[in-house]
Amino acid sequence: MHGTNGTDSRRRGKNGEVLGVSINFGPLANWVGFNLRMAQEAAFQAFSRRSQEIGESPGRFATLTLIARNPGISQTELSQANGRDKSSLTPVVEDLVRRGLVERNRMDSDRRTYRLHVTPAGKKILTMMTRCARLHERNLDHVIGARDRKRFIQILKKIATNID
Amino acid sequence: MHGTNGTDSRRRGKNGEVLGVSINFGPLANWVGFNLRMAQEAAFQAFSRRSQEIGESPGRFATLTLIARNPGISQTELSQANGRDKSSLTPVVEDLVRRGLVERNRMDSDRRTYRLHVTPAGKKILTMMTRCARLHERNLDHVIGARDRKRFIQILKKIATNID
DNA sequence: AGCTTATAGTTTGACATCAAACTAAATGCT
DNA sequence: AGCATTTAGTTTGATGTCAAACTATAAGCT
Repeated sequence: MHGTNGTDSRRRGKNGEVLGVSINFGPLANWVGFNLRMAQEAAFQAFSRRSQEIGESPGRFATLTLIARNPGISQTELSQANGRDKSSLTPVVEDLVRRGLVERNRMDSDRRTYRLHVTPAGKKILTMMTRCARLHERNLDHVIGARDRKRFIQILKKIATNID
Repeated sequence: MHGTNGTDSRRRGKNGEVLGVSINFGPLANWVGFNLRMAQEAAFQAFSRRSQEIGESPGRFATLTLIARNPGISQTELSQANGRDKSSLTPVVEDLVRRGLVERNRMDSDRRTYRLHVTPAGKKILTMMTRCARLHERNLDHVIGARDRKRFIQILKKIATNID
């Protein structure tokens, strides 16, 4: 039979003959939205694997950094800085508190809001996470190239803040 | 207990409200991974809103385009081109078939694999979706700037293909 | 003070996604 | 031929996310 094996990504006709055509992306190839998603997905997967090595969820990282850098931040402020809905944060903060990495106190002047702080134990974990993230960043830098890095980040920031 | 003493680095009024909305992002500010996620999230949300206007899910768009551009593509090839796991595709293709936008036939030479085609009805929907996506792209282009666009996409592609 | 509106955080329900286990079909080996 | 391995697609279970409904507090008005 016409051998079809997994290392051959070429398209084949109805009788299995090689067409020699790879995937046609059409307009997707030149569109920012699609390529942004593909890049983010690939980078996230790579970081996910790295995080697993130190037994952490990739999502914890930005959260813990933001609390450490902004002691007393509220959950709503945190969710905005982190680009996630506040309701997504509830189980994350719960987990960080349960593990003793974050402390959570009601504010005296407004009993609705919490103020978050990273504990010493949390700082230790954060140091490990940061080291892990730096390796990931070095990897990304290598792919992007030093020359374009700064401009690339600027553009990402512009998209995040100016879209819509 | 931390309470309301000097563990909060941010300036607050006498009732505790934050005066300056000045989040300190620490190392996140200069890291590609974080900014990539924030940009992708913002762009996706914007496209999501736009898709809703024509009553479509944003995820359907790339899928339908890829089928249209690669008639007879299999679900596994499609999932790879689309950067998603093949199992994520099952309900999507099911939905497209149910709505008569995509046709799905077993391949003669390999009864395991399907060959996907966009129907005339699917092509009509795709035209609408493409128009919608073009508006979104124009918006993104405006934010990015014509000068950097090409290079920016090149970098995104490099990340998607070369990471890890 | 009393009523109305706004805000911080949680709960709930709906999705999208991945990874692993699974089924059915094809291929390879002997 | 017979059995092991690989492959295409589905199912299942876990996770992360959003949006809307909810609670409890707080702030604004009159």
